[in-house]
Amino acid sequence: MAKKSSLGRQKIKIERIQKKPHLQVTFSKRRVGLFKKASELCTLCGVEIAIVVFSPAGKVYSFGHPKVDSVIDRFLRRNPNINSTSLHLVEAHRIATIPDLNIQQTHMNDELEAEKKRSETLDEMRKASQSQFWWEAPIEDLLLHELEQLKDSMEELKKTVDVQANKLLVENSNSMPFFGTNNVNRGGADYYEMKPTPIITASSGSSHLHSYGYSRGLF
Amino acid sequence: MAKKSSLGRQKIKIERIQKKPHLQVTFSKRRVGLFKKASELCTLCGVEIAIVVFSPAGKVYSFGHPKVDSVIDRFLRRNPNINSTSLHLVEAHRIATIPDLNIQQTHMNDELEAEKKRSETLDEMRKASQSQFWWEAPIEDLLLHELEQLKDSMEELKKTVDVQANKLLVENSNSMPFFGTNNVNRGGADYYEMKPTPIITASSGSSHLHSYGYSRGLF
DNA sequence: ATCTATTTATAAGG
DNA sequence: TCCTTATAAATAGAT
Repeated sequence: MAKKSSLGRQKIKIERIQKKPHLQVTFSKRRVGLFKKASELCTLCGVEIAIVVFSPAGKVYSFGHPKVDSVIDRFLRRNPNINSTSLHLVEAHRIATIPDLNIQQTHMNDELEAEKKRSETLDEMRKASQSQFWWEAPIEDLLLHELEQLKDSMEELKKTVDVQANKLLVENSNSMPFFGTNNVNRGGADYYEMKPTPIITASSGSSHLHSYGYSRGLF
Repeated sequence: MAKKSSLGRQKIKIERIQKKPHLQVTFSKRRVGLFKKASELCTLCGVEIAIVVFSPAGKVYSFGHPKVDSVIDRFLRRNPNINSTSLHLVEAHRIATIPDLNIQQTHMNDELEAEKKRSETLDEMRKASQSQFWWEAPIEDLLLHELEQLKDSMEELKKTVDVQANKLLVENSNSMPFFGTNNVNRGGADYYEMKPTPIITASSGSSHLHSYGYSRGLF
């Protein structure tokens, strides 16, 4: 009886595991543990979560509730930041070629109001016919949400493109290397919190503009 | 001394917590725990992770190593599937309010050519100034790439929206009592309908106004 | 936010 | 990968 068949769990230092096989085992165990925690958090609190992990071997593991894609999508739309840069830049680029952007935006206010009203009316209907796939959900669900986001992000979008364009101009004229931007890394990881996107105070598009002072705007 | 100052941790069932304040507390604790686990997994195994959580209150919390955006981007590139569907739908919605999509598309061909040329010119410059962050990559890289993709996906986009819209129409015409009741509604037609809106039509260049027959299709 | 008593996760070793 | 064991770590409930 005195013989311990195992030392049991030992304390480890949180640092890169060097031995490959050991790393593999630890990765597996902890990945499962992580996903389980996420799952519990979903169930307990009814929240949406997406987790994406690239294994040392390059494999992708993901967890999502209700779906990885839907959560990521929601995240991207909410943060029209760099990630979707490629998409947004192009989008903005194309938008920039559209003559009446400002009118588009104005118009969007009306649409938003209309959508809101309509959404209320349609609210009951939603629960009735639950679609199996999120992307097949009644298009209304998306539109209201999207319109809000879209309007919010429009200004951001403009800025982004403008900044990028200015960079480009600078680069073109004297091949300056890029300088770092407002990105702070805390301990190598990237934590982030964000308040709910404020709903479009109708008139104040510029209240949250962190003046980049773009002299030659695209819009 | 015999008095226990606490019962200690109690076992709980993993099910939706009903009491709001309790839920809030649990969410906070477990979110921190989850992110810590993720952080450890990163350090121990040197993997890339992104976590996105939408709180019950609608706040967004995210964790990422090395960056949320970079991981998500990597994921998206790897899974170029439905992901941006909703984005596309909305985008399409907006696009649809633009009278001369076809012209836009034609125009895009020109843009594509222009970008290509420009890209070549700038090619050497790129290597000179390697940017530290992927998302700071020269805008040209993105634009050329994206423009090509965008052009390709444009047709697909049209189809998608068209299909969705038709679905919606069918649904609506069937048995939706509420649909007729909204006075803002145009006799059961969905708001998603993409007729040219007066404001746009009126203000956009008048040379190509109503010449594109939005017969039943959206474009 | 802090404190325990307890549950849960997991390191090491088959 | 799965199992076992002993222990480290997370956390429910209360303050």
